[in-house]
Amino acid sequence: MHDPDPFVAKVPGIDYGILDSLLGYAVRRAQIRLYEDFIPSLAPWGITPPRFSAMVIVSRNPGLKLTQLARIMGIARSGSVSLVDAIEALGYIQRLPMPGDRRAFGLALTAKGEADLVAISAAVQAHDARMAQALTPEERTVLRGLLTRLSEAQP
Amino acid sequence: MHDPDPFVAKVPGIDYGILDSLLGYAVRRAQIRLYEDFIPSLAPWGITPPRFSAMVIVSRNPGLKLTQLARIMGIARSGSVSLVDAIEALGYIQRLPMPGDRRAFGLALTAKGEADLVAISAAVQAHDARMAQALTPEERTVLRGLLTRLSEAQP
DNA sequence: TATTGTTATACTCTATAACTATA
DNA sequence: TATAGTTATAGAGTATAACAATA
Repeated sequence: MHDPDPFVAKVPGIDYGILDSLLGYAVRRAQIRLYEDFIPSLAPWGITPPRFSAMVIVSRNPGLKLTQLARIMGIARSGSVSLVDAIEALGYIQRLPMPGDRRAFGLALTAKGEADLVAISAAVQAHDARMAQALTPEERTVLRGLLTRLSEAQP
Repeated sequence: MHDPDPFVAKVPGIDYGILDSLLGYAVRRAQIRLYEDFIPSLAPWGITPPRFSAMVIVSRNPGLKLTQLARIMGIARSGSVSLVDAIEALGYIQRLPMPGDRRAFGLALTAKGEADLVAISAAVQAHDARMAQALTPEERTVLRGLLTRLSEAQP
């Protein structure tokens, strides 16, 4: 037998109780659905969501240290090491010596990384547009704005 | 040294490029922020987001089979086995024999599971309300609605 | 044959803690 | 002392594939 049918956010006949009233569960549902479409779309390059984020951020901000990348992405320093290792194994990123600080490296995409990022970004954009089809352009803007404010919430 | 400063969704001076225009990255940012507050809030019970979802769903729909739980949660059958194992180890869930089908089990919370779920749900609700403070009640409703439609997107 | 639960296996992502080399 | 990167280790969470028992 083979398992993974497409995700059904609300299975008919199932009582989701409190889950239906939580913002967090709504975010989780959307995340599951997005992930399900993202992975096969980017499989040709071996790119996952965190790898894509890291590539874009390094591409637009060359010279970042691993510590800075970790902070920007909200992960631990050790996480940025394995993340960069994985992208390096794909031939997309490199650690360059930092003049003036022999402890640190400046991150940069390789030529291949910059080149493939064009196609990868197009695939991500196509994926995002496919998912966003469910909403009008105005709704997409509203949704992004509300999510951004939620992600800046101070408890 | 110790790593995990609070997540900053948009670090000043950093160019996020295409990420700022993607719905998927907005969802990801919100998810990181929510997770960061969820985990310590529920640590006293050893409850994580998927464990909470499973407990609520089983509580409201007793007698579900593991296969059904997997489908509802959008995970593989083998995932529902380890998920139920983990919740069982906390003393919160049980597999009951199903009359009429000796292959299957009907899932149900234990008495302790139902009792603790009350406090757990209160903690989750407090967490969710804390995060939702960033939005007006109307905005929360709009956000939940848009996310739900996104999670039902048909590519 | 098909389904149910399970196990085996593997990979990603994440964390904490300790180490090293530099600053 | 503090910082940058790294390693060791661990635990979730997820997946695929194969298996035994049962339908």
